Parts: sequence; structure tokens; C-alpha cells
Amino acid sequence: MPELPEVETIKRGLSSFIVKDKIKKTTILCEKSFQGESGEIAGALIINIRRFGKALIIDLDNKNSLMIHLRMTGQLIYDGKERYAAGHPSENFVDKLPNKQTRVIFEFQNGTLYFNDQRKFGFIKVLETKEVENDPFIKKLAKEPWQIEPEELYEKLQKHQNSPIKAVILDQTVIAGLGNIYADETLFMSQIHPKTKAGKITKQQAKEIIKNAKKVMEKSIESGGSTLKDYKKADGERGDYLDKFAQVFNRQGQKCPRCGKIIEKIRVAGRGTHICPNCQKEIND
DNA sequence: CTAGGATCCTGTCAGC
DNA sequence: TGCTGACAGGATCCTA
Repeated sequence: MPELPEVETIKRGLSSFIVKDKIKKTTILCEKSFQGESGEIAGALIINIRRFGKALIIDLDNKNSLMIHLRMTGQLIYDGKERYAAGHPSENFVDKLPNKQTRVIFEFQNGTLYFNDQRKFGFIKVLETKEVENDPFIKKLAKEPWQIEPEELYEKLQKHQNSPIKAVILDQTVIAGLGNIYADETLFMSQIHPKTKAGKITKQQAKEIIKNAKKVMEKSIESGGSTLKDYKKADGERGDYLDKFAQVFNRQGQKCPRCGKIIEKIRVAGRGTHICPNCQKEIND
């Protein structure tokens, strides 16, 4: 679920609350959700928070780091002087904490951080700070849209020429950061049908994909991700990317904002996919 | 090597 | 009401 903008939102929010704070206690409610020894982070000070694609890295002052990946349904909720929640949007952002989906709890001097994860696909793991960039996931990660050059993306698309373009831009080793929402939004803005074979994408289209991926994700980061934050004031109000800015995602049955035709939901690469059948024509062969 | 499908897990919703 | 199957904002593993 959470894609790059949501993880960036978490990074920014959490940084202001937990950097320079100390981990007093870690409670693991689900073994699968926490890899490594919690003893190795006990008493450590948070010195920095980084993001690699959709992975969050929390660096400690004892040469260790925590890597967090939210996968489909992970959430991080900070409860201190303020509450700050980001990740998988759900009503239980406003539940009492911990709740049924809470997997790990970190207690700091000044607040508490809850890692919730309904489906348990996400994880937190302890690793040495110097090993972060050797982690298999991080190591294979491609450049993000802000760093990749159109030529480089184009070359990579040729290597997956028979796969639908949507499947390829979801591949984090091709371009990092896009997930199901922003892939659909990017392809809509680029007027490319998601089933188009990657080998048919032109250099100009590769350039468009990069440009629009940046655009949709920047817009989302500006609005706090498609998630919810600081609900103490907002009273459960949702992060408003999906409501305000998403043009096709989850809008099947509604009118296309560009041409007025009805948006359809189809299946591509095993994922629910939203398109305007008029703006995104399928052209294979 | 690529491509596609199954898989991890819990919860919700539509349809009968 | 209860059951069933489909599906879900991700990534990996297995097979052909």
C-alpha cells in the first residue's frame, strides 16, 4: 500500500518527533514482524531517518539501524505530545492503541511508536548501519524518478519488452517508488495503456513516464500522501491525495477528467488497474 | 535470462 | 444468517 509519497510523509513527520529521542523499550507482539535482536537497539538514540524507495531506515547511535518496510498494510503511528499517523489508511488510525493489528511497540522518552500491520507482510529488522546499503532489497533498488534519465529507463524497458508496461514500472529494480496508485496515475497522465508491451514504449514516452511519475508523487507528498496525519486536529480526516488529486485510481464508473468517458477497472499483471479507455488506447502490434 | 502465477496473512464485501 | 470466492496502495519465490 504505502508507496514512496506515504513513506516520505512518514519520514518527515517522524523525524520531527523521534530524532534525538531514546528507545526505552521495545515490545514485539508478532515475531514475524520483527527480525533481529531487540536488545541491540535498547537504550539507543535515534540520530537520523532515511528513505530508500519505499523502505525507511532509522539510524541509531550504536552503529545499528532499523529497516522498516510497510508492504501492503503497514502503518506507523506516533503518539506523544501530538499524534502522527501514516501508512495504510484505515479507520483504526483513530482507534485506541495498541489495537488488534499492532505488531511492535517502541517506547521513547517522549512518546510511543506503534507499528501496525493487518496482513503481516511488512517487517522491521535490525541491521548494522554500514550494512544497510548491502541489504538485498536496497541493493537491487533502481533510481527514483528524480534521478533516472529517460535513456536509462528506456534501456531497462527493452529488457522486459514482452511484459505490460504497468508491471515493469511497478518493478522496484527498474524504477523505484511507484506502487499501484501512482503507476495508474502516471500511465493515465502519460496516455499510455497499462497493457502496452514495454518494448513498444518510445523514448519520448519513457520521458513522459518519468515526468509524470515525479508530478504525481510530488503532488501527493505535498498533500501529506494518500493517508492521514495529525488527526488530533483533523479528527480522522483522511490524507487527501486520493480524494483531491487522483484522476483514475479507484474512480471506475466516474467520468474521465480529460475526455468525459467512463473510467474502467481492469486487471493487469494481477493487479486492479484503472484506465480511461479513450485516453489510453491499447496499441500492441 | 524473462514472464507469469502462487504465495505470505487478515479482513471486508458481494452474491447466493 | 452463514458460507464462498474475490480482492486488497508489495515483493519474493517457483516454475516453464
